[in-house]
Amino acid sequence: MARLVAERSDVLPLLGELFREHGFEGTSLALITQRTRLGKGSLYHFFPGGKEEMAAAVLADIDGWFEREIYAPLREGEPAASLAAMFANVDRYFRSGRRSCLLGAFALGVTRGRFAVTIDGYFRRWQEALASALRRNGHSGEAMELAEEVLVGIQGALVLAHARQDEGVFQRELGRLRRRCGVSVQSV
Amino acid sequence: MARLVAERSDVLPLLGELFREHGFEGTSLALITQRTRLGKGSLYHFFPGGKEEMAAAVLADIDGWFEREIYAPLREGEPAASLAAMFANVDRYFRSGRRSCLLGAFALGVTRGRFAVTIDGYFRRWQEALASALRRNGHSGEAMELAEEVLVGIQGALVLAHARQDEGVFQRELGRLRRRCGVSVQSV
DNA sequence: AAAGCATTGTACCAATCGGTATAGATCAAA
DNA sequence: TTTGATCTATACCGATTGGTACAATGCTTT
Repeated sequence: MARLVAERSDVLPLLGELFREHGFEGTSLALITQRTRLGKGSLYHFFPGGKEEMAAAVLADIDGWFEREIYAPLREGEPAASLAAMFANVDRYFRSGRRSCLLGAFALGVTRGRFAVTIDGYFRRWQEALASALRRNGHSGEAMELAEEVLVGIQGALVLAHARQDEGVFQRELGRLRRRCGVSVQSV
Repeated sequence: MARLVAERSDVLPLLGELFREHGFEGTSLALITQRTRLGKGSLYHFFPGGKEEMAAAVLADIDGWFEREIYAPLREGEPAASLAAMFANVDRYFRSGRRSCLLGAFALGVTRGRFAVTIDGYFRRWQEALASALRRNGHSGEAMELAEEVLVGIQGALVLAHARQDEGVFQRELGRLRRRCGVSVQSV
């Protein structure tokens, strides 16, 4: 039979969008086979654990991307530059608020229980890495609190941007957060 | 047959919690009959439109509560007092972040489409009412922007509080928002 | 070219899905 | 006490659910 796409990593982004749009329980295998153009055979070949393994793989993929592109630079790179890069990457990743945060969406309902460790770690490591950069960028005392404020702002902006169907919400909030962190827009 | 609870309004809070926990697609009729102790007969008697009507009724109920307890006072009441009352009511309603915002959760996925008008109106009217109170409380120029910031902060705090399973996130964010709005904690 | 693993489509499964139909039970008003 | 509306429980419907089984095909290695 035809061997077409067939890289496990190729389908992860498609699965991610599905889970974002329909949630874990709402994403049916029928939906998945349609979108990925993969039969159940292929699907269960790549993900023997079924839907749960698919979602876990997607979350790990996302977590890995953030770790590589955002957290590590914040921890180890030049603070001002990595802070600016974070905001730019966040804006790009969430497509100015048109895309939602899968981990945030899962966190709100019972789905959180299945992936609690991943979800908690994603936000905890983000906050710690961000606080580390802020501390080295002139916010010694309130770094953890300011970092929390930034994560809250991003997640809230995603919710509100979707609710109002307005990218401006996300852009404005990113602007405010940048200012609060002392990140000039030019240095992006 | 036994006529037990049988007030349409009695089951709305139960339905609300179910939709919060499982999302619209994830909330099955089996789940609903268990939690409400109502058979399908009763359910379809109260809500001939099925699941969709149940969710719509829940959303309208929530929207009505916010309109009555929060938006109207913000628009028509004494600004400082109604602002303080808003934060207190929000804290109580969302149980310090342990409860999630159904409208925010629906907004993130495809479910938004079904209830777009309600979801958009809920946040729009909240922002406008809040801006009205802020304007009369010494934030004439940036009232709409500050109001947006408050809604973003609340929604984001709900997401993060669930993700980290930490009520402190919600409490701290409410504190920050109160300060930004010039609401003293004592005046609650 | 033969073998053997990797990949794929399809048929199938029991369970559950949202929804309908309907008969039995309860109650207020006449 | 009868009547009619309201409420409730249950059986049932076709469709879909997540998942399994397996045979057919591709590709790589020998």
